[in-house]
Amino acid sequence: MSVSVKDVAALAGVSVGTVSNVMNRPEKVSAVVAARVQSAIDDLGFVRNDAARQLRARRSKTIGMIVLDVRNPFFTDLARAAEDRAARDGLSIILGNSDEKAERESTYLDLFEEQRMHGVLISPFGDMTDRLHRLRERGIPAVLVDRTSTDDAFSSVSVDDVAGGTLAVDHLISQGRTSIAFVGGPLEIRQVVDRLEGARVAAAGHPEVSLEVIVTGALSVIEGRAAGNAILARPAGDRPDAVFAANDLIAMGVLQALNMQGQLHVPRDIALIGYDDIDFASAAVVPLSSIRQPTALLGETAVQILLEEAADPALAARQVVFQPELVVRESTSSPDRAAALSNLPESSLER
Amino acid sequence: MSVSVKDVAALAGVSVGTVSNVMNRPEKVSAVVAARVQSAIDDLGFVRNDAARQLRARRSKTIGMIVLDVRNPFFTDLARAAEDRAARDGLSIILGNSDEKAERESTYLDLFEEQRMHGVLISPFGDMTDRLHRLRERGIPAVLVDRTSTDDAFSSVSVDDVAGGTLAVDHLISQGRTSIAFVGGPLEIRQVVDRLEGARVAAAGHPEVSLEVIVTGALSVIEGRAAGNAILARPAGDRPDAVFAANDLIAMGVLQALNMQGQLHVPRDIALIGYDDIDFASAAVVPLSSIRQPTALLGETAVQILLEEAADPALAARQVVFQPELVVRESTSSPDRAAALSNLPESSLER
DNA sequence: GTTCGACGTTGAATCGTTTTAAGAACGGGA
DNA sequence: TCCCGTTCTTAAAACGATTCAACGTCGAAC
Repeated sequence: MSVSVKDVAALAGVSVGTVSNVMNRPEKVSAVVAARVQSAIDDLGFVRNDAARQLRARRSKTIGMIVLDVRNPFFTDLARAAEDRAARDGLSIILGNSDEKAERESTYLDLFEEQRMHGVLISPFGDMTDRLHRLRERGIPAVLVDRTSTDDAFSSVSVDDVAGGTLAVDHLISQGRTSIAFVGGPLEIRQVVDRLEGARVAAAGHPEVSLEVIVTGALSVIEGRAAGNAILARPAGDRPDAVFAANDLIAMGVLQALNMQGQLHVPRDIALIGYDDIDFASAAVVPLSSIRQPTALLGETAVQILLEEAADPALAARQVVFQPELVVRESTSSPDRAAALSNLPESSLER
Repeated sequence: MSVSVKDVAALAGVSVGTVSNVMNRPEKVSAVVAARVQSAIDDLGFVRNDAARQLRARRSKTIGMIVLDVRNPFFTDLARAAEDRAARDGLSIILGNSDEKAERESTYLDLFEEQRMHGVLISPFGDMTDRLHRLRERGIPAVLVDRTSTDDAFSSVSVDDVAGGTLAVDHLISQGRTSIAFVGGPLEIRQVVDRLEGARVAAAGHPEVSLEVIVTGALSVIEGRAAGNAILARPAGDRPDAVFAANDLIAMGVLQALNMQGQLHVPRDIALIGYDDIDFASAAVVPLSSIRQPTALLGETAVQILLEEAADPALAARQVVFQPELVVRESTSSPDRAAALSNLPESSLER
């Protein structure tokens, strides 16, 4: 039923060791033998049994990756970049979705441990430090992605979210906005806290600027809409004139809520800036200003470091921090320009 | 470094066979011995080596799943449902993203074959029939998801896309629309072709109704926007009064394009209906009418069938087809109601 | 003509778990 | 006391690829 190296060896008239050499160290095998073995492999349709290979190698050729939310394009982009980088070294990536649930996160780590993964990339939600230490003792390195490590024991690759928050709010202030709402949550997510912190830093420099915080239950469009509706429900004088959303999904939700009723206009009445600069952001009804992260670079670097640590477990942990970048689009035009823009749809609707 | 059953057995003072029994057939072990073994496992922090287990079992405990696009919430929902069902039988799912590329699809199948997966769930893009036959010979069953099988050799779980297309266009016609554009592509994707076919069936019954086809390069928001802009660029008299998008991502792109310029209004000037009923659909600026598929049921059923076939390879292939359902929202209001709706934002913008 | 190294190839040992046939321990019945 | 049937437990044989020390074989060098 199943064909093994033994069968290949028999057909090619060589030993199993040679078959293995053909596949793994071709330079040790003479050309004529290699050709004979290769054609035996093809004839029999031999496919290596990865379990046996792993068992012998004592570690898998697969990297486990856990992200907070597969539905968030930021993470799929990240995963895709990681996958491409890993493929260059003949490794593959399997993607687990923690859905911002510590229990799911833990289940995936169990799985990865049973599978003796080559390494683990994790965008942690709960505190997994103990688990990760244990994995490392077992020879499975871990790199934190999109988050700086709480203890310095693990390498991490992240973007300076505090700087990103500052960038966003500085921009809002420079557009003349003074009453700013931060929308995002839950506050267990480090990225959210950092972005908020950055916002506070920016606001602190301007006494005329107020910063309020609207906490959401998750970083999703739905939660963003709920927050947007809450803002809408407030009396006109009590509304912020700018919203800094903890990520683009939240921002899109807020945008939909504000726009839907048609009472408020983005950016005329409320400026809006998101975070992550996902593809959807530029494609929104009102193109969304956002904070861009070097996503691909993040993913590649994470894998790079992971591979180095897998090769040499004694390597010291590194913290790599990239800088985010402000992307200005229509959703944060200054009030006067925004007013002009907002007239456009109205008049053209007349036809 | 690594602790094995042998270590556990030594500490517990039993043989390795007993340790294995404790984990896999607890009923064969006396309570007192089981307890002793269990505490040895805990003390040593023993974690089973899955590679060794698989090697012996000759098949993995993991199901490989290949979808067309992880960024499409329809597929992540599908995967999630499959994952939950698989977990009930102690199996896990690894998700591969073919990105509508036959080459990526093929690479994943290679990987799954090397890993001797328990089974494969695939939403095929290219023609993978030969590959799947080969997998089956190797004892790895495959179930097609969201697509009926081209040959009847493989089981499939799908939704009647022809019926869905008919449902959508019938609805548009019933709302008084007569000039309908189908937007979607590429036409290699069976779902797209079927939905189009369904649209044709519906239109055929109404001589006054015209149906044009706008082919896109992929089922994404970006491609949808491009199509929307193309429609916008046409002279006013030459535009359709309704768009049936091959999926919700396309629909959202079309919606953004039409709305952005503010010249046209959905649904007043153009009615719009999508397909899949993803969460984003109801959350769009203009809540999107759509064709809902029983996504969770689809995923669960696929796994169910896969497991049955894995248990008994002789089982005959089954084709399960679910019926889609029309979900009416604002984007397909009839022109008169739509006109009323479209006034709302205008007047309220005056404030 | 012997010695030496280089080059290919071999075969056995190994990875860690599961499984199965066989064995041990125990108690009850004759 | 002996035998037999349970009930647990054991030891050894898989699973299939990789690796490494050992073993030719051949040509070159002395």
